[in-house]
Amino acid sequence: MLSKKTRYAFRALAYLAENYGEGPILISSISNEKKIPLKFLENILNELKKADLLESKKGKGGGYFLKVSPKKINLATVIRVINGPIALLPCVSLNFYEKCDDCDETHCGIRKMMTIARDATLKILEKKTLHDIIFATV
Amino acid sequence: MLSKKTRYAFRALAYLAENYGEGPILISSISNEKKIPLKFLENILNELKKADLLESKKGKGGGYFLKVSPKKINLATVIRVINGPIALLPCVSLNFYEKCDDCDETHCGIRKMMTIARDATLKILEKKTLHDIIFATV
DNA sequence: TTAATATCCTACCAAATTGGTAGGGAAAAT
DNA sequence: ATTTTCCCTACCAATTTGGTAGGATATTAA
Repeated sequence: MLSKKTRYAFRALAYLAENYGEGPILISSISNEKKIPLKFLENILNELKKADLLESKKGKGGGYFLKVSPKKINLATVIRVINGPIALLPCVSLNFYEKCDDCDETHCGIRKMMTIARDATLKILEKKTLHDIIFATV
Repeated sequence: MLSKKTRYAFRALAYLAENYGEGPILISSISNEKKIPLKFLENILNELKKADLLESKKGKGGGYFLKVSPKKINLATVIRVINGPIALLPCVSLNFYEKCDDCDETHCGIRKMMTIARDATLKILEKKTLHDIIFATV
């Protein structure tokens, strides 16, 4: 399951996506609008900035805004930045790979199944973007 | 990611699947063979039993064994018993549903995307079984 | 050049979860 | 009655999660 932090990140990003192209948005506005604890949100947005998804501006008129269009930010990227691996096992992760001890990977059936599951999940998460979240048809 | 406990469960179940139809297997055999801490394994197997995946026999000649054929135990079931929800959000889970506060589910785009992701993942995890783990082709 | 406005950074903290261990109880077989 | 084996309850340390506190730094405006 995604952490609460990741859910906050999605809500904040969705809000910024809705206001894409309208200049910087205050952390406090997002916090109020989306009911996310201010100081917690602060470091979430900062992490997203360091991951190059957001840009920020200090001082009056400052705030956060998407660095690229909502159509170019897919859900897998967001999850990886805030939540970590998408695969169900470390030995199957593309971005957070870790070898498992006591397991011959080339013959491990568990690994093979989890790889198939990962690919199925990724196919969706890498295709869907912030834009899809906003304009999800009813 | 799946917990270490869940990975132990899969390893143990795979072992029992390999020995399906050959009578009870000792916890201690599985523990030795698969390098799983004995006491920890004890309660994993017990949970699997309570979930109706295993049967047990006490006393000499006792042990654990699969209740049904390896082809009838799919990976989603195992994950749900030991690890919990498969969906990425509680409000999207079929078996562990929880309403999210501050969110109109019928219009929530995040929810819609996570539902699609869940279905893609489940399609694999509910189709693949212990049998597939054992006989995964190279 | 000073004050105001916002983000950024470091450090801390409580509660929950994870990954176990300890020790004995209960049932079955001999 | 004894041995074998699973079953049950309780505990525990380490890690992760979900925050909070307080000030440092950059930008703007007067």
